Amino acid sequence: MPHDLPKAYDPTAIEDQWAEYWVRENLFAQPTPAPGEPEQGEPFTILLPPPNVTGRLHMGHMLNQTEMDILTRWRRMSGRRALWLPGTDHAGIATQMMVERQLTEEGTSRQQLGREAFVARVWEWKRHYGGAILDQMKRLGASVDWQREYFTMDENLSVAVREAFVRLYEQGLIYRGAYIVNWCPRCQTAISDLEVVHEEQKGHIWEIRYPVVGPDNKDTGEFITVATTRPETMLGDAAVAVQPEDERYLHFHGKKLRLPLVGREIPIILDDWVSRDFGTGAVKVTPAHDPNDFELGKRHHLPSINVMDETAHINTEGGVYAGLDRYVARKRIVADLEAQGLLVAVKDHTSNIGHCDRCKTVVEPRLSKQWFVKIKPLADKAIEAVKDGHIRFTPEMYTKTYLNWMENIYDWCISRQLWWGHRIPAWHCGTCGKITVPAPNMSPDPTACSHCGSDELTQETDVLDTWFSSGLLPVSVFGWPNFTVKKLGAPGLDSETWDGKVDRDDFNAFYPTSLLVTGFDILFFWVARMIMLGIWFAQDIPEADGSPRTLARSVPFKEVYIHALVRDANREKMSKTKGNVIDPIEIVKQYGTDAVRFTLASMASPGTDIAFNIARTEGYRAFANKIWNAARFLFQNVDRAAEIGIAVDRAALGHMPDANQFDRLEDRWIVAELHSASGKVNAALENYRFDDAANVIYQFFWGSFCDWYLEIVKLRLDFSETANKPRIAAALTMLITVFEAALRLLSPFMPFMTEEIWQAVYDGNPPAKSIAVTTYPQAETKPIDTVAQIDMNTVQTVIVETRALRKEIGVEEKATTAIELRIGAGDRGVVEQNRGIVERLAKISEVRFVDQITAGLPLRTRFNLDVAVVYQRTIDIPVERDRLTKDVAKYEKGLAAAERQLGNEAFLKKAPPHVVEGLKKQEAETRLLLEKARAALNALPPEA
RNA sequence: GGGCGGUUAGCUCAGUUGGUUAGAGCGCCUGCCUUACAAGCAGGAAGUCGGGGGUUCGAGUCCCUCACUGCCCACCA
Repeated sequence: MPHDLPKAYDPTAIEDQWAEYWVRENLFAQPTPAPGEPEQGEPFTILLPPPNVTGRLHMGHMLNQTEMDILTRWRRMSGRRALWLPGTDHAGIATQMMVERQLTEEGTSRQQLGREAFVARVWEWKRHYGGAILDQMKRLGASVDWQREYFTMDENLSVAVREAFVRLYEQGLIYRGAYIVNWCPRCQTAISDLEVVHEEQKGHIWEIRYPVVGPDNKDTGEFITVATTRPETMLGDAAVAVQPEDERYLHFHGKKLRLPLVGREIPIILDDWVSRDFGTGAVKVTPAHDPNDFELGKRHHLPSINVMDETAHINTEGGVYAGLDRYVARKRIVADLEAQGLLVAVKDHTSNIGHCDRCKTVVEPRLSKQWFVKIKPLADKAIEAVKDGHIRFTPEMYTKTYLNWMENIYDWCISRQLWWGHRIPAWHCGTCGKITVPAPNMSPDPTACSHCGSDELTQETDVLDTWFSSGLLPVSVFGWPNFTVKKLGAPGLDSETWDGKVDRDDFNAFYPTSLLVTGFDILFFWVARMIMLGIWFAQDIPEADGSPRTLARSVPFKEVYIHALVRDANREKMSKTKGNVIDPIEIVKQYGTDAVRFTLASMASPGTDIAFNIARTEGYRAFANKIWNAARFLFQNVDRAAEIGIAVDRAALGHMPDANQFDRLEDRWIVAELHSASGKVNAALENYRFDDAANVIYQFFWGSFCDWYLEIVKLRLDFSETANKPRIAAALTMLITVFEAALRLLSPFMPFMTEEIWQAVYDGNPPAKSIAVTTYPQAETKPIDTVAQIDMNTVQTVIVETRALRKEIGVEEKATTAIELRIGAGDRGVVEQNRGIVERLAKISEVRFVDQITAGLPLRTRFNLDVAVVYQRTIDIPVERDRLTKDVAKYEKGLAAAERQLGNEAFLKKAPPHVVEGLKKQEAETRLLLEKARAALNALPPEA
């Protein structure tokens, strides 16, 4: 059967079909192991960081997925029970915004629809468009278990969210109260500290006079000048604070001020928090609109006067300013103050302004009732787990970042005033006003107030922060808390199929997960929350044998690999506004998934940002093409052999070839190279060195296999009349064996092309459904055949030096030439045995072994050999003189350095013996090379 | 205001616990359609490792310092 591979590698012709095949065949499904089932290897579990349902695939995703896919494919092929679990996040704000925008276009709004209809509408949106990013993932060949795909609002995951909430509530770790929170006036919801991005902005600081009121309620004519960056909040001022010892204000202690524009009388309070050096040393206190002022207000029992509504417009508390947007109000207030002569100064001032991470609106600190997690107890466990080494970060420096954040953590505001999300499972009593939360262990909704027994209960309208549910994923995807439900393949609860037994098989098999691969941008949002919540809830789940779970076994993952940012070729952050976003799908269409994956892998050095350079991708497409053509070469020869009745033995395929089976130098050598490469690749992947692994494979395939081995094998592929059939058969068998193993080595990096070629290698009868489920070439435990490597190196040296020499002296490309070779007795035997290789690859007609190179012949010199081309040279003497002069200088410098070192007593005494020995050897070599180079320089004919 | 990175060839980046003459890809120069591949083959040029100081027998690698640059965290009005 002919193997008809097109001449040029065309990724588009093969990739779709394999991507689809892998999904259709459920190739990467990892079923729940039944209890008692013999172990199929140690599990390797990895969770996909769930993209937002609204998401579109960007380069960051592709890097993340490529890394996870390489590791998962590698582990799977290495015998691990690999499970890569995909899903999407409901992404509260992002998704709600998306649908709201649609409604606006339709001339309606979520308010007009009402909550229920709106949520239904979002579900509908999700059903239509929600899977886009996972479809893109499928196309990229991610080897995930699609049967386990989840959505964070699936019923079983919602049960987990509710259970987590009620348990934390019962443990006293969730509370509700009125606090200053970050409020986004556009999204009209509270957001957490993490969702606020600070940005330095130029603004002003206004100095305003507040009149002092005398005992008769009349102005005394004195003033205190306060400084503020936000004059509009003065409408809600409850006091002015000064430092108690500040002599400037001593005589005002105990007096009152009249709040300008409002007329309210407010006290002067004393507090050490006030800094005398900043502004005027007098601070206006607005408890409802500033976190510091809020604390101050609590200490001094001041009223909190909220002057803004949820859209940051002034409310009725603001009197004549009511209804104005906060910035309009600011202008108006400043103007009015000026008119009344109360504005002392306007100074330039730069400050950090908080913006909503999602919509970039300036955040308004706002007093409102919210739900919080008392996070310290969870954080303590999370700190301990990392300090004790149960979770390891790569790169290591993130350990510090993580601990620093954890140790300074603030309570987590988990309530959001949205409609799309997990509604908080708490009920307010219409009679006594208290809160009722269901009991743990999946109790039903309460029907009566737990405090007064009233049945006037209404559920809290707030929903939970998206990260609350994604933070639970490591436990919830494996069935927690409702282990009685088999959920595999069924997106909702299905209690009818429950046999009544606790079923924790998934959890037992796959928790803790092995690894998390993600970007640093969600280190706190997600990674830290998973660690806290994962430990907190997993620690109560006994081990399969009933023994209690240790902290080491409670963590949600044992390793965290943090990858860098993908930037554009100029190291600029990709952003829509800059217009430098590279769409991975576009690049994939152009160069193929394999080439893009390989590019990302080869640049993914831990801790370094990736400047995505299309030139690299072009290079790796060329690499793919190279392998493609090596396959074509192989198949063409297999077919030619078949025509004259030579069958290639495929029996040995699927294993690493054993070097001892071969006696030809090139065979022993390529096997040694393959073993060496596979050892390096395995070691590199073990340490997340995707770049090293990719480079080793590239070098092996191109530098060793194609450049040398294929060229040498051609010697034996002689299909002329005198064809030596057994020799051809042996050569092809060897070739195909090495090639097949190398394909497996490459497979995790370039899954598509290797699949296509691997299937072809087996001529329609592959031993497995896919190369992805074959065995990965493992590091050889036997020592690598270094003798073959050294001998081959000698042969290569002769060839390379001859080629260089021929080029230098201007031998025409096609001409063959004789060489003279001066070489030691041992190496001479190697060259003699492989004379055919040398002759063919260096276009040599005859190798003359000599003791002394004939004077006048152009020669090249190495430590262990001299080679000269027998040819009437047309040498460019100045160029040659230049080259040799440079050589002499280089050797002189090297020799001097070596001699200096070796003459140093301290060096000889202190340096390890192998270093001293190495240097001595180098000194001897350099000395010889220097002598030879000098001689050659002297032998050069004088310039014409 | 704290903290963490980066600076190596024209470009993009590697360089393990200090150890022999610092590497790769792309680009560049020269010559080649050689029984797979011009997305190829062969040969070649190119770096005072950001500056300065120190430790050491020995520094791209460790320490100090300066410069430039990027990022994270932080409630001073």
